[in-house]
Amino acid sequence: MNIQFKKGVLELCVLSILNEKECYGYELINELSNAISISEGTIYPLLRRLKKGGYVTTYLQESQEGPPRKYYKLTELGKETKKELQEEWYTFTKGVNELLRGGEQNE
Amino acid sequence: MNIQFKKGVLELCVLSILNEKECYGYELINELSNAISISEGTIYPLLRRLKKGGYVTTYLQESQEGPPRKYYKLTELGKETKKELQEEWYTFTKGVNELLRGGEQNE
DNA sequence: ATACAGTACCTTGCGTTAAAAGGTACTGTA
DNA sequence: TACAGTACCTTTTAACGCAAGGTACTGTAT
Repeated sequence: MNIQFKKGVLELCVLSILNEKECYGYELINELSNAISISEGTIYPLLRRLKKGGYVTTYLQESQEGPPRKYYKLTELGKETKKELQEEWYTFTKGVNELLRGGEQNE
Repeated sequence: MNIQFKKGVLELCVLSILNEKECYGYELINELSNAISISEGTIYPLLRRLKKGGYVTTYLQESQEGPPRKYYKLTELGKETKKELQEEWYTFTKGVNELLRGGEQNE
């Protein structure tokens, strides 16, 4: 898959998943890799960025299956940003699709 | 506009425009900036990359309105790549859109 | 003559971001 | 005791878009 397509969209995808349910990092990676090929080395820095920016808060929870899990939860800012990014995404893809199809019918 | 969304897609947009007609750089910038905000410092390096990669060929043509124009023309490789990228783009956006809408209806 | 706006090209340096590679530490099974 | 799985994290590399800057020609206004 074209790496460059993912840039910036991943953040929106993560925000969108977290908007549905609170997840821990490892879980997010599994969720995402169903739709988009993704690696750990991408998600953890991304989650750090989101936390640093105040888009998510975190809390630890013990697990029987390994080390404690760090759950991520959207803040209000995170929810607003998700909406905005989603709108931008739709607008952007619409623009691109029009451009791509532009030459197919009319000149 | 979110810069990150553009990454990689710009290349597809340029290939798509060139697939319709041969353009010079300055003309491309004007074409693109109708659909996507774009700057000169982005297009010229991109065009260099495309030429270096064998996706386009160039030829100079004099102009009465200023310096000679460098026209860009897709090669066969460029045309094939355009098709492939376009397919990838549709597949990718479909995946993302499903993910984005995933939580809205079913769990 | 001189200054400026427009056309048209180009480069350098910066910041962001995805990925590969590597590391830590716990649990359970062979 | 060794390994697979879970779960976290960091460092380094590469790619890309952009702002800022530079060159050079044409035409128009001062």
